[in-house]
Amino acid sequence: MSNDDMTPEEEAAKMLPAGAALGWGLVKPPQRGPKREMSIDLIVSKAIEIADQDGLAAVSMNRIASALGFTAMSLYRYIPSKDDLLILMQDAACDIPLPPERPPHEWRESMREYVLGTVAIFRKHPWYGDIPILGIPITPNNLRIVDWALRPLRDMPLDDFEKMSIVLLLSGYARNCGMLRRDIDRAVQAGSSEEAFSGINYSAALRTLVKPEQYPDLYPIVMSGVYSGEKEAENTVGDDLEFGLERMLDGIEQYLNRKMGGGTAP
Amino acid sequence: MSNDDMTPEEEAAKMLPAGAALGWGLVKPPQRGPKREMSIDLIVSKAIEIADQDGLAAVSMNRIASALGFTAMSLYRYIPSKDDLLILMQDAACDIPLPPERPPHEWRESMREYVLGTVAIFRKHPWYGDIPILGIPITPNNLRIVDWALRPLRDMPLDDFEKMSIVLLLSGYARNCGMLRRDIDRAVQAGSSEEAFSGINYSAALRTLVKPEQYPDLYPIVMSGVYSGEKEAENTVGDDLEFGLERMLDGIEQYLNRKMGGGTAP
DNA sequence: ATATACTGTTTATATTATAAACACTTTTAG
DNA sequence: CTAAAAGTGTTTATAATATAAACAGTATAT
Repeated sequence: MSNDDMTPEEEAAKMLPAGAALGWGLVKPPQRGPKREMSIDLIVSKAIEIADQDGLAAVSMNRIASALGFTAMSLYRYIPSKDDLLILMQDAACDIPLPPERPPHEWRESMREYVLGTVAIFRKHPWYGDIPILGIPITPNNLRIVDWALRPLRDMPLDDFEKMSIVLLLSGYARNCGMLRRDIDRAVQAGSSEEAFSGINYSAALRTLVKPEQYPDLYPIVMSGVYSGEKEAENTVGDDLEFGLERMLDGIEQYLNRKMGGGTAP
Repeated sequence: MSNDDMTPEEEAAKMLPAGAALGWGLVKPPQRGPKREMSIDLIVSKAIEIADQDGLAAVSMNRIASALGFTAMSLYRYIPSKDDLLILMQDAACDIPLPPERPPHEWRESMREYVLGTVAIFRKHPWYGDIPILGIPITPNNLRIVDWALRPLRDMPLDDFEKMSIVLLLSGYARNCGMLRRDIDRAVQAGSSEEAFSGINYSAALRTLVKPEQYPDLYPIVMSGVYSGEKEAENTVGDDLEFGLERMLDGIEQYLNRKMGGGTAP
């Protein structure tokens, strides 16, 4: 029972949530006993398959096990709890190929690529945003994404706090856009033959409920049909994602300019 | 059974989710039958009380009803489903006093006020961000918040699409910050005598797992203790919220300047 | 050779949200 | 004034859920 004969990794594993430790491959497979008929990867990929098809709510231990030809309880020989399974699913969804690095002066394009790439995860796995975030990323693939976001900042004159703040800004934006995009995809898929976006169903209702006295600034936007997404065709701004992203990049650029010794701007 | 003898509001109610219709007060109280011993407001405020204390997971129909001295099923005489109750809770949390309007030239301060105000909702009701967003806001108090966000844009030379894009940017940022702040508050409260932030518990583990070969850009930040929030004291950036917010406001300002007829910048 | 550690299964439990039927109460239509 | 109608809160019941505990069988280490 001595704690001394542990590798640093094994010690690290004890400090992490079980799901994260599994993700890092820090849980050694058992030596004795019957051969295992499943594997963690198999379970996780089946769970993802179910979630991709029927949503995260459809992912129950029973459903996964049945799909694999086993009983629900057998899964607990591999994964300590469902929460840990969710962590593993999340990390697996982050296992994507990263694009090749760009030269430093293309940092804006690099950041666009990062945001778009993150949004793509939400589109590929609509359930991704349904898994609650419990804290900072600590699983291997998730951290690779963070590393990706940091790449274009490498040679910029920023300290670690500034870099993390920018990553936080971009990743948060990517997450918001990802969930928005997912909502739209869902609505399109659900009522493909009827309405285009969740808001449109409510468009008529909002027009009667939103009064100019109580909602002076919202009122005209509801009336124009822009609020509910009804009038998306004539959108002057292009993709919703695009507009905000360019504003943020402009803001970052301005910060860099100021920091690099007061550019031409006052 | 004619549909013609309905007020426009009653017709609107039929197009909204039940929770939203209740929020708008579009469900008329019954005329016959015994006097009601509860009310929607009573149920919602008790649910919020429970959620504030023990988190959203603790809010069960049973718990609410018991706290009020009734049985779980009695709640269904007031609210059609738990999902509707969640919508009502969300809207109730948005029922906050708005600050007085500022003159147009103080638009940056107005937007700061809006973001800070939204974050305050997450701090006051840590469960607020746990309620999933199903689409655009359609409940009365929630829409008042949207109206608030639109205020400083009123007299700007922007069309409705541009305005909504900016609101989306700011509200998304506020939500991200709100959830971050909530995470920190939770961690502080949970391990107040031990660690300060969720990340710190994992700090040591990450130091052994994050290798420079696989995470070249993340590695130094993990090692410096900035990634896990360990070294928050010397933060050069101030509040995490602040930094990103100022970048976004700068980006918006630049857009306005460009739009207003090409300022001094190229 | 045998103890040990592990396998997948069966059985059981505590929580959920909520449907259905019940006896009772108030209002409304005749 | 009297039924019918509509609504009250309750009891009972149901289907899902995650997961704990005990089981018989199997592979490995000593």
